[in-house]
Amino acid sequence: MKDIPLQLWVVLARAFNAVERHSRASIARFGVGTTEFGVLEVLHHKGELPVCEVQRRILVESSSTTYVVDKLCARRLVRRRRGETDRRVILLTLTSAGRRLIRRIFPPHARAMRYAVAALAPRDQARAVRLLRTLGLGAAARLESR
Amino acid sequence: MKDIPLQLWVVLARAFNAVERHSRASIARFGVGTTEFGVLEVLHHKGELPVCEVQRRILVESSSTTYVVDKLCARRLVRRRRGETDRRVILLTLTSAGRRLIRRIFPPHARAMRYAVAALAPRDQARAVRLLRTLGLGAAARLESR
DNA sequence: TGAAACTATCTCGATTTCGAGATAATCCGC
DNA sequence: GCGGATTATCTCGAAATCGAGATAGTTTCA
Repeated sequence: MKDIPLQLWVVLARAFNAVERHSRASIARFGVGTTEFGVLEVLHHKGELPVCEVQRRILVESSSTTYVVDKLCARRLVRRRRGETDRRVILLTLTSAGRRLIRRIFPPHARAMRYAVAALAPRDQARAVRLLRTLGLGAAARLESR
Repeated sequence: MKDIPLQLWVVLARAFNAVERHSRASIARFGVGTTEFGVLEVLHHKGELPVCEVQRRILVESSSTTYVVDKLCARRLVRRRRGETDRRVILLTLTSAGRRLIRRIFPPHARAMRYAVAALAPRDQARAVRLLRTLGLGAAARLESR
């Protein structure tokens, strides 16, 4: 096998899959799925955000975002609010229950991630971050121009 | 942001997502999804294989594997055959139509992957392969031991 | 040998995600 | 300030994936 791009795609998929399982396992016992966690996390770190902004960050389609936000609202973890300056947007915020939950989930999740990637020494983790950032941004840019 | 493991997880997910879109786009016009393509590809490269062996390589659960193989069999791209030495296993092979199809899909797919990862110079692609292989194997190993 | 543990595959129902398209609000160029 | 393009969100039905568990065959070893 000499085709590096194909090899890169394979190991990228495998690494993503394995690390994602660690992530899922660390949050599943709180009754929260990967995508729901993504919403809680971004709202926790950025504060109130429009749905579209959240969507961009959690890597699912808009219809799936609606679905996930519906569930979080039903569980009273997130609240919807109509935007005032731009009345197309719906702004999302954590409720206090949502804030409590994410604060409880986050520390073990960060530990799980540290453990998941510990096969790489810190220096190599930093290298991987740089390479993957370039790769991801480049691939994303090339998507649009096609 | 100083937490490298979390950063690594984010850029890994983003890179995977962006590259996967390239992959999907390159095979979707043949009416084949990512998982179906995985089955065709592995059978193309390895020849006849048991379902469980295919499953290990395409990163989905066994029930999903059954579902995907069902569809490929319905389209007469793959054939099931009962194993002889071990009668639990079902062996999968490409039909000649399946072989024809994968041979038609593969070259543009390889090109798409080359293009998708072209933001990294060949030398950095090779570095990324090494790092991701270590990361993936390490994370997978750490899954079991938990 | 025979029972218990393990492995391979499949079934079934539920969950998650997608894609196309509807609706409403905003932006832009003239 | 009008009309067409764009953007934000949501609805709906279909497709993909999962998880638990059923079934059948195999391995292990007391």
